[in-house]
Formats: sequence, structure tokens, C-alpha cells
Amino acid sequence: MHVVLAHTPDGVQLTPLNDDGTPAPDRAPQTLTLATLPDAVAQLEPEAPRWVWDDTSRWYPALLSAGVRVERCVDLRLSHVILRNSAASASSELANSPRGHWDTAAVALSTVTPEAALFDFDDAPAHGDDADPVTEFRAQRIAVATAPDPARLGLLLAAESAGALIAAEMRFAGLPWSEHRHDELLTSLLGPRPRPGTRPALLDAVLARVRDELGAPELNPDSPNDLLRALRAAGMIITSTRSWDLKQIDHPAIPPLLEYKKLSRLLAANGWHWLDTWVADGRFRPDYVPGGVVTGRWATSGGGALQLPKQIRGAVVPDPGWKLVVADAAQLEPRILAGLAGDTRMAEAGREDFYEGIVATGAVATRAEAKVAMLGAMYGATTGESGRLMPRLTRAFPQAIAHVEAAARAGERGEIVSTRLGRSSPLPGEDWQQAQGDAYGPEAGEAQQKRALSAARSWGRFTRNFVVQGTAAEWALCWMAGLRNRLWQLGEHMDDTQNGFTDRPHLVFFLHDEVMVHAPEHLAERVADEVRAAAVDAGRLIFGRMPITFPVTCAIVDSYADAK
DNA sequence: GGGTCTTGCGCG
DNA sequence: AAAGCGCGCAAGACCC
Repeated sequence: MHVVLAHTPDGVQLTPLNDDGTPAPDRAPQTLTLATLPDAVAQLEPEAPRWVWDDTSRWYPALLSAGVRVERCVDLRLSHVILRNSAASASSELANSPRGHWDTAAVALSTVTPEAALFDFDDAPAHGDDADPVTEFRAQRIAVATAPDPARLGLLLAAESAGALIAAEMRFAGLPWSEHRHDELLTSLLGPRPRPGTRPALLDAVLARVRDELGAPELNPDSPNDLLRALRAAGMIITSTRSWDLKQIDHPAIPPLLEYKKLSRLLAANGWHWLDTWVADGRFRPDYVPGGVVTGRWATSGGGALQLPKQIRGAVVPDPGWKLVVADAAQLEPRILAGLAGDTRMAEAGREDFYEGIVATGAVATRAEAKVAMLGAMYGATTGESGRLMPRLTRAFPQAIAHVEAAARAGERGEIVSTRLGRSSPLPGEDWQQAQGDAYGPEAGEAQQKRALSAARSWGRFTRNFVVQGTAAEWALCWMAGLRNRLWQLGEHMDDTQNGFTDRPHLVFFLHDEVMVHAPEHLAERVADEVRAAAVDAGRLIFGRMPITFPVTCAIVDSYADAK
């Protein structure tokens, strides 16, 4: 059963439907107030319906605040974006109708906090006819059913929607964060928290050494212009102030300067100000944005949750009596490539440690070489060590390399490419099309042709990587969705005293190919088993019986810093 | 004074 | 000047 939730002027319309979108004969639609919605949802939830709503981030946080968890949903907005762009649904009515309500990002924007038990409909855009979720749901079902492979596209929409639930739940639960430990880390690296407008003592001391070595007492190290001038005045030949460039230079000012950059970055990005802004009541609650990246990866907004530097991961600590289970899908993208290409030789070689396996075939000499060569294949390297090693990979694994090469050529021609489950890449922009057109015009100059070729190659690198990164994102969604169900069942016997959601082991963090579970200590080992089992399931879901392994490294720790 | 672009660096 | 992919954020640079 599906139950569609629609926001109406007086409250909420609740419409039960059969799975094909036709009205459920034995169930009448109901109209409710927002205040009574959580109870109504909780009452129906034991039947495990798929809740159909326009945008998970608008409905689910308030349900979670009211203590209501749902097992399944359809996020119409996320699904619509996939179906609008997918080559697999390109001939559907949905994909060929004019852009409207479901294509506007406005539906997406939401800043509902778990604390605010209010639904966020104040800024809902004016509803036209096309905004009716029942109509949209039916259009989506048809688009999926008429696709060449409905099962794959259907799986993608289910996984994307599950991701939206998880994103809301992770924000609700929050990442356990010790403000005290964070402050200790900052103090040991930077010195005690300084008065506003002044540098911490240790940072100041490093800066003094830089100024001294450069003979520039007034240097503002945070100004690239100023810094560049000072470095040149000290005799260095240099065009940028990037750390990587500075490392090539032998000068006594460089080591303290690199240290200054490292520390000032920590202060600016994850210092006390960040702590005040993003951590409350021992939890870090970033705003996850499922589908926020074209490839299907998640983004976050605020708090930089996907860029937590290793330096401060020590501040992520479980509650007393709990553990963190930190799991990482080992060498995910190379495995995904082997699966996508159906390259059983590569899959076989990479069965355990992927890169050691490549070395064992004799394709390259060392693990480091194998890694660089694989990255080159997936990113489209043409120069450097990576570009040099790639031909050897091509000889050893022609099938895998041909797959990414084909994706690159398609992109160079301005065509779209698709992931395993059917998420398609965007078309290149107008500027790109214009540049390609110009290059073949009658009066095209050499510079124009060069520019067009460079743009074509660049887009080819994007599409090359899109199929791998995007399919890896699909795998990760399936992994996490499966894990979510397994974790819930693991806590099934528990009496949910406070909140049925946060009492049980639950997901608290996700980073592309890594997940973190906050688990009661006595369940931690079993959580680790479920993490591994869910990885096996995800591989089967996406690649069927193909013999690809997805090993997971799993650490049960008292601090995120101890995970690797 | 305020908005946008650029630089630099964190993560996978 | 371009350069192996995808991001977000802070602060300076730049412009009106």
C-alpha cells in the first residue's frame, strides 16, 4: 500500500493507493490537521505502507520529533529529478512535459530543526494543478513501468527515498560530539581560546617565526597577495601560495609557513566559532542534502559535515555505555568499475585487497602504482605517473578500461551517460555547445578549435567519472538503506523507553563510502556483522550474481579518531 | 557598505 | 596556462 500525504489549506489530505497508483477500494481518503498527523501515521505504520510525500525534509523531521519513525517512503521531488533526467525514462510523459512544480528547487529548501515540532509549509510555493502529489505519483509509476528495465530504475528511486529518510534521521539523532574534547584538541594545537579578534597563542608564535624568517614584521599571512610579495622579496621564485607549491621550495620560512596555514585553516573551519555554531547538547547536526551532487552523492549545507578534518575527529565520541561502529567500503570505486564493465578478470584480481590483486597479475609493480593507475583510469589522467601507468592497466584489463573510455568519448560528443541503476548525467551547458559549434565553423581559428577540444576532453573526464562515482553512490545508498533496516531489527526486542529511534543502534554519519553507527556497547559486534552483511546485499542488488566482492573495514571505537 | 568572484584547502 | 573527478566553506580580492 502507498499513502499519499498532501498539504491542503486546512491541514493534510491522506490518500491510500494501491501500488500501481489506483485508489485503494477499501480505504477512504482522510483529512487531518497537522497536529493529529503523527498519530495517524503511527497508526498506519504497522502495515508498512510507503508514505508518498513531496519532500522528505518537509514532512519527516516533525514526525521524528513526535516520536514517529516510518519504514519506507517515496520522495517525489528526488524521484522526479531522476526520472526527468534519466535516459531510461526519456520517452515518458513525465520527462517530456514542461518544467513545473516538481522541477523547482524551492520545494527542497527547508531548515526544519528537529526541535521545532512544526511542519515547514509557511513558504510553500503557490500550488498549481501539477502540484498534486497523487497525480505526480501516478506519472512517476508510469515512467518507471515503461522504462527498459523498471526494476533498476525502481530500485534507484527506492534507494534515493530511503536515503532521504536516513538523512532526516541522522540529523535528528545527531553525531555525538564532545565539546570538551574538541576544546582540548584546539587548545593543544592552537593554544587556549583567545579573546575575539586575536590569534591563539601557538598560532601567533608560528606566525612570528614566519615573519622573522622572511624579514617581514608586518606580513598578513592570510592575504595571498601580501604573502606572495613577501616570499618574492625573500628571493623565492613562485606564482602561488598553495601549500603544495610551497613544499617544493627549500627556505627556512617555509616549514613554519606551512604549519601556520594548517593551523589557521583548523581555526577558521573547525575552531571555537564552528563549535559554538554547529554543536549543541553534545550533538553535531549538519543539514544533509541527498542527491545534492549531480552524480547522486549527498551534499551538506552548513557545518561542512563532509569535510571534517582528521585533526578533530577525536571529538566524535559515543555516549557512556555506547560505541561507535565506523565502517568503510574498501576501494569502492575500483570495484564498482569492475562490476559496471562486467570485467570478471578485474573483479577476480581485486577479490581481497584490490590493489595488491592488481599487482599480483603483473600489470604494475607496486600497490602504490596500482592505486595511482586505477585513479587515473577513473578520473581520466593523461599526464604524470598516473597517465604513464594507465596503458599497462589497459593491457591487463581491456574490458574495464574500455568501459570508462566509452563514457569519456560519449561525453566528448556531448551525449549523456548513465549509472548502473539509471541516473543520467546532465547535458553540457550552452557555452560548451557554442564552443563546439564555433570550432567547426568556416572561420574557426586554431585557438577556437583548441578551446573546443579542451572543453570536450574536460566534459569527457566528467562523464567518465560520472558512471563510476554515480554507481558507487547507488551502491552506498543500497548499503545504508539495508543497514538501516537491519539496525532497526537488531533493536526490535528493546523497549523503546524514550524514543524508539535513538534508543536502538542507529546511523549517525555517512561520507560517500563510509558509515558510522552509534550503538549500545553490547550490540556493537552484531552491528559490525550487519554492516558487512548489508554490503554483500548491496552488491547483489546492483550487480546481481556477478562475482564482485565488497569488503568492509569495520572498527568498534570510542572515538572517530581511532577508526583508521 | 554590500554582493560576487577567486583562492586555498578540507573531505571522498 | 592547463592540470585526474566530485563537493562546501572562509576570507581576501574585486567591483559597484
